[in-house]
Amino acid sequence: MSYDAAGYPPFAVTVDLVALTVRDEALQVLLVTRGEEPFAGVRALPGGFVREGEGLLAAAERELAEETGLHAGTGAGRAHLEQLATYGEPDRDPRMRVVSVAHLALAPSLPEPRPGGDAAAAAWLVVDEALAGPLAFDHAAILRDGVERARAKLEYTSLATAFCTPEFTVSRLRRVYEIVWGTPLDPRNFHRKVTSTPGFLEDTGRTVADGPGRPAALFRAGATTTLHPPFLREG
Amino acid sequence: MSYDAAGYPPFAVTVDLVALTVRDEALQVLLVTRGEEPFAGVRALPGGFVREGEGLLAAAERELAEETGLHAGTGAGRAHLEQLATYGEPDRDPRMRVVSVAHLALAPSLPEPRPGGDAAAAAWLVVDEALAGPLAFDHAAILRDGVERARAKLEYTSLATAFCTPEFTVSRLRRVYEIVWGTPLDPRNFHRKVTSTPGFLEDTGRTVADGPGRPAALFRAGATTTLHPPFLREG
DNA sequence: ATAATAGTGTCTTTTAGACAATATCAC
DNA sequence: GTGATATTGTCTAAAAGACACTATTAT
Repeated sequence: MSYDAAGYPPFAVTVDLVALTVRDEALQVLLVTRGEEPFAGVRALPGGFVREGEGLLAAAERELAEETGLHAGTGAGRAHLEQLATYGEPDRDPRMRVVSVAHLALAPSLPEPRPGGDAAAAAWLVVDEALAGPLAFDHAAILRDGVERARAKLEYTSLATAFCTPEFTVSRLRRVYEIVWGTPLDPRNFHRKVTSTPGFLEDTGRTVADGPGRPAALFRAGATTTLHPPFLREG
Repeated sequence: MSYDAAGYPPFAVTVDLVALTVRDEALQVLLVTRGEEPFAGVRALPGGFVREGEGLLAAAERELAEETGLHAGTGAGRAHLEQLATYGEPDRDPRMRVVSVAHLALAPSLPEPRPGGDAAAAAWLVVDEALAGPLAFDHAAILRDGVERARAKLEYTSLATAFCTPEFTVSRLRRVYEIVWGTPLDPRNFHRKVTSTPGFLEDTGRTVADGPGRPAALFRAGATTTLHPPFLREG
């Protein structure tokens, strides 16, 4: 980095959030409806300016909490949060030069955001429908990148558990994979695979019955974060 | 994105480059020696301000060309270039608020940068030695992230060919894997694996002799970019 | 009993890894 | 020839995928 002493062009820096969840048997994303121009009335990813003295991840964490009440981390009431990518084409915002550091948040199914205050226009949308309609700025590309990142990371990490409540069944975890990937998986092979990967799942010793059928064992996410060997989507 | 009309804090935005190559049987990184404070005389990743009206990838491409003469893309005289991650802790630069969008560049072995002009202080360093000595700002963390990204991507993409000249032998490709991963690989199993992955390698029909031993077949990179199934570093 | 879901076992095909054997060069 | 590297082939162990079968619940 060699600085030109004084003269450097000023930028606005924002964080945008691709917040994904599995709700109602579908992959959904949190979107707000813009109240101002440009793109007034059009859906957009939630986001906002990074403040002075605030780090990028901290800004994303603040936005996440403001929109969903969730905090970063693992466990109850927490979401997985990671940096996704940065978008800075010169014309992406017609008003000024804005660089947006997009973050990816994955959370278990959440209730509809409370209608009131800042989050008035926030809602969960099925991802495919969100991508079919118009999105403000370059948010369609950002959303696509976020979904693709999530799909890819299910293959080689234990990230799918971020879409589950702290305790969950193997079926629930399988549904997450099936919904995010859009592919059916063999329940028996899936069960053998996840339970035989050391450190992936931790047995609570308890079971839950949900409708007819044998009650399922309850698991917690284990310590392992990377899967060796990975799960694969295609042969 | 909801803008606060006028008041947003101004940032400087830079691109930093983690330019990696395989030279002299080692993974090497391009570093410059800083001429000014802070960190005068300390090594740093090459980089600079993003200009007005210039995209992030374009800025990285410009920096890459300035420092190495390489352009982005595939083929002769070209390097693979992708965005790595963005670093924006408030105190990462003592002078002002700087957000750096780091990029990863992978190139075949290159000659020493010409000593003269801006690149006066640029040189290829073995990565392990670079990480052992001090690096300016948070560049040690950026370099570590870049190396880890490169190592990971060799597993599930054909990116290793970016470290090779346009035409190369299977041995050369294997040496790339061995050097980047730091693990020896069985030449026979490696050969079978890469030649049997459809679209990975394209046979030129020609061979080259290098020292004693049977001449090796010359290949080009094929059209496939993602490897299914991936190569794995560990069992 | 019947239907539904959970979980185990078994078999086949594919792939990874170890390593023998052959091919083609420099010397 | 000898030594070096390239390439093919063979064998074994591990993993993936298909699917029969048992277990435990609601109705």
